[in-house]
Amino acid sequence: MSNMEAPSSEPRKRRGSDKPTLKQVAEAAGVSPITASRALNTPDRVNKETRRRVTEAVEQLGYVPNLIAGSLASASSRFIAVIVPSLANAVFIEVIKGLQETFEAKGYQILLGNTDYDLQREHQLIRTFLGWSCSGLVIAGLRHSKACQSLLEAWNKPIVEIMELGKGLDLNVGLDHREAGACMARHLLDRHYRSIIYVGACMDRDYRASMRYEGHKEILAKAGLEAPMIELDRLGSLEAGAAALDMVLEQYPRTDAIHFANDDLATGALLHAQRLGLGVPQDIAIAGFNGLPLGQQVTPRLTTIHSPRETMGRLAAEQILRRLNDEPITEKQVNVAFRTLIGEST
Amino acid sequence: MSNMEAPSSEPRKRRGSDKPTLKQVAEAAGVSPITASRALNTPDRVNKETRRRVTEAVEQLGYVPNLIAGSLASASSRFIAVIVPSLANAVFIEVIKGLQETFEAKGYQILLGNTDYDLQREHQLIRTFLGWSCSGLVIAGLRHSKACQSLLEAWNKPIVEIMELGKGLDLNVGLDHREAGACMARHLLDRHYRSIIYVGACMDRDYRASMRYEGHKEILAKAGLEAPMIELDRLGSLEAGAAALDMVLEQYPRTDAIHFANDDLATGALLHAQRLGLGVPQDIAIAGFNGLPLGQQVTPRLTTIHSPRETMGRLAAEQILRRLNDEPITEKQVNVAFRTLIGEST
DNA sequence: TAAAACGATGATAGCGCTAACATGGTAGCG
DNA sequence: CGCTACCATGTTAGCGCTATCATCGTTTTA
Repeated sequence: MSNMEAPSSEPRKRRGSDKPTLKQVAEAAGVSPITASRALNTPDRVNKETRRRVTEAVEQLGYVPNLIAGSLASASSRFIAVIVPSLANAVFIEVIKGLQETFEAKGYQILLGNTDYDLQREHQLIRTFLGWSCSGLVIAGLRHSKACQSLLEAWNKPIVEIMELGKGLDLNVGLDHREAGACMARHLLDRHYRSIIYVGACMDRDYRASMRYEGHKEILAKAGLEAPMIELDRLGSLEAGAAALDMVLEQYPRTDAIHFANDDLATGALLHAQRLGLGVPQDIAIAGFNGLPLGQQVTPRLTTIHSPRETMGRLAAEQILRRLNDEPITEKQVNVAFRTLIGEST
Repeated sequence: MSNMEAPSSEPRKRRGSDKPTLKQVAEAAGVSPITASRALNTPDRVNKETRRRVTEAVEQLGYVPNLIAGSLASASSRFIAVIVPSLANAVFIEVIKGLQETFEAKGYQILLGNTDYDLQREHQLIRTFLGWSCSGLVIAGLRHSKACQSLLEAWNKPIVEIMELGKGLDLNVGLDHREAGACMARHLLDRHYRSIIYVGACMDRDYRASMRYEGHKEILAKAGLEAPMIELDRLGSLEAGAAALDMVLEQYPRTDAIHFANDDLATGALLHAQRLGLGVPQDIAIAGFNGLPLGQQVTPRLTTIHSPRETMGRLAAEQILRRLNDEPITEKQVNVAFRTLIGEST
């Protein structure tokens, strides 16, 4: 063996991927690592020529910054935790869309968590997300488990609780569900309906629907009317709405109007009524909540209350960004207005 | 000053959050940090009593593991990058749902990216996600920019390209769009429609719709028929479908069937036809693609092709997980079957 | 009974990056 | 010319965790 290698008793190295590191970029550019770092992160603090050499080295080596290392060193990731109770519901999807667009434009990455309406799961998710050193948190709802509550109180980063209004942990963007329910009840009374049923779905989980019911009930009570309620054991869908209509017709045959907890249910009932040959609103009036496009395309158009979901997401994101940029927050609580859409279904 | 402090020339410390670290947990439990780490990550490699002491210390201190530090040290995060072209489309939402559920159950966190059908944006997102040391990637579509392609080829982690079938980078889960389009065209011919229009929306971006059109055209050609096509300049929505129907009636008054690129358009047209007093399918037949619940609730029910979206997400996730667990992959390409739903609209 | 195997724990040395401080050069100013 | 101000860059020292190897007693194997 003429070409014997040295015994190589190097202190065994660690795995370490073979990908190029900042150090290598720096060497290739003939600068120190920290200068290379600055050239990439705060370009205007670096001489133009140096910057050029660094970016060139980056290109040439195909360097991709290790964001994990960067986050560890700077003790801050550009993650925003977003926690919603469901992905099956178009409402949350649109909120997420508003969040995503606003945050993405500012270079933040959303970490999406889905609790499936389970507070234990919510706690678990929050623990994990805190572990990722998120810069902020957007969470649906004001009700959390005790452990969760104290975890978040001790966390000194911006938090926005969305969807509903009330006293929360930090910031709050939402709408007044009680008032929305009341609003629709008033409309139904104005139209001279008197036997009005409220139909909800899993209202222990979707407790905002029960807040709307409270508003509804209050208005009917003022008019001296009962406010019977039917609760389905599955979440909103067209099918469930159709089934609900059957239940109402059977249990309360004299009903002249149904106030549904959401548009999916209401639209399902509306289409089902047509299949049954019932006139809407002559035989039965139908109202919903959310203002989904679907309900506005059926004939008759659904009377409903439009909640500005994407806007809510955008506003929530803007609140967080304001905090992160140390800009003043004028209102810790933002009441997004809803809009009553009067269709021909009532 | 009786109580003067020492001059304290400590080597100035770094910011460092005040949150408890593993080291502190270890001290509280009377073990070394590495043992504490093991107690949390690989509990069965630690004595039961030791484990108890560690978990107790964790509880007591309110310790939340710093996942960023862990990922850096172990050179692997439990992130999965998911890249889709749009969040406005229910199809991708359902795919994401399937992915999310499967990955979440195994302790992986999804990083969601939205390209808005922009290949530049896609490349950018991928660079960022690689920087987060993702364990895998799920991406919609087989068409990527050149730079993107080579970036991914050099990346030695599992990749699944979804939605369509074809030769890809690594794994592939999707359906045969050409065949789906052909399938629907055959159905329309079987029903003796002969003046059939295809209506698409932004088919340069939603190029899978144009693959379906290819299949459609081929079948009509075999029957000796023209296959005129109308392309809308906005993506699918109920409103766009209604508008499309008007365009078809104006430009091709003798049309007896419309094959829409998706259910949103088709349902919009169907509802609009009813508003116009047109009989479906007597005056005009309408077919869609996707099999969204919406189309199955209208009367007449929409004839369409059901794509198993959530399943696709689940299968894609399972492929990735199999790779990550070093389990054998039997098929690198998975053809998810579509199902033809014959409604009364054709 | 010696050797090998194993189970539980620890010491050491980074992972790749950036905060904090330090340095040296150039400009501005009276 | 001495002073401060500032710009561009470098040196040092970690961020909080885990891979790797080492240690030491106990158990199994031949």
